[in-house]
Amino acid sequence: METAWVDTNLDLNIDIFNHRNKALKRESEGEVADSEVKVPLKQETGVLVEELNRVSAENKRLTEMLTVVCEHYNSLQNKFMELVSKNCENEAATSKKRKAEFEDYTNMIGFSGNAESSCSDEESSKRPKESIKAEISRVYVRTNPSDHSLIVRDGYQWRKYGQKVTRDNPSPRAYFKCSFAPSCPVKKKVQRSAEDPSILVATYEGEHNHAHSSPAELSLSTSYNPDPRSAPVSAPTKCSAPTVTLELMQPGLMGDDTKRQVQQIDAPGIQQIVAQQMAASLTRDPNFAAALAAAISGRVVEQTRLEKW
DNA sequence: CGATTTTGACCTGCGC
DNA sequence: GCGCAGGTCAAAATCG
Repeated sequence: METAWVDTNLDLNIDIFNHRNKALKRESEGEVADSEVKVPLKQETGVLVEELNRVSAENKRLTEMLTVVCEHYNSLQNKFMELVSKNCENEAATSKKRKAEFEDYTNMIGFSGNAESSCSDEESSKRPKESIKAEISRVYVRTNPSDHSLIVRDGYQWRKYGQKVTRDNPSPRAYFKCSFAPSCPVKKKVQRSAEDPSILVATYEGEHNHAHSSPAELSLSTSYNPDPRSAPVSAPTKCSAPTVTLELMQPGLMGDDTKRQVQQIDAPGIQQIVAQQMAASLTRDPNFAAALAAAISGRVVEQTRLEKW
């Protein structure tokens, strides 16, 4: 069913460059044929303008696709939050085992810390130390198993100040301090899960006393980040089928104020603005463009979905 | 050359 | 008091 596929190859600038290169090559080689001399320069320009228009249209269409994806994500998140609140109401009736499973699940997809403290007083009484101390939240991030770095990109700037191998886990634990503001007391511990080495467990202590360092990174981060020093240019070259992980609005990754703001954002207009900003940041991100191009050219995306979008 | 990471040494809290 | 484990410090190394 080859005809079912649309030609979704992202030519982007490639054709333009080819055009230019060919023209330059011809010029440099001095092999300008008589017939080519007759080709008016305007026609060449027209072709380029046409190409540019086509690429712009492509870009616009991708932006629209991303907007729709973001909107879908937001609606899914709202539904999930409804489920979370419903589950909290019924919590007294549920068994402890189910509760633990639920919390594991919420942690796994990024809802932790506040979510559990807000709906369970029992939990806070179980862990008096944590509730008395600075706020502690835990975030689970799935990474490429071949990626051995302990980097969890959450949009803040972190300075590593130590690493230690703990008794209960063969993989080392890295200690980070927030380096965006010198007075910021927030610390972060990152360690691979003992059960599943592909999962990074990031434990955050304290609250940021400054604005977010990079809002774009908060809403989007690539899952491959072997070295923060090479970020954000490091394209996902380690894997033949690169993936982009959207860590969209993970409450565990945000400061408390940010979390509250995100929870309050329900108005469709604001959602639209947020979606537009996300789309804008995505289209600016070379990693995302590369991943998207690879995914589409590899024909991973189903034709039916493309037609919907 | 400044910022960041690495890594061994040191400190601290806790259980025995 | 001792030993252990987790957490932090700081000098050296590394990177851009």
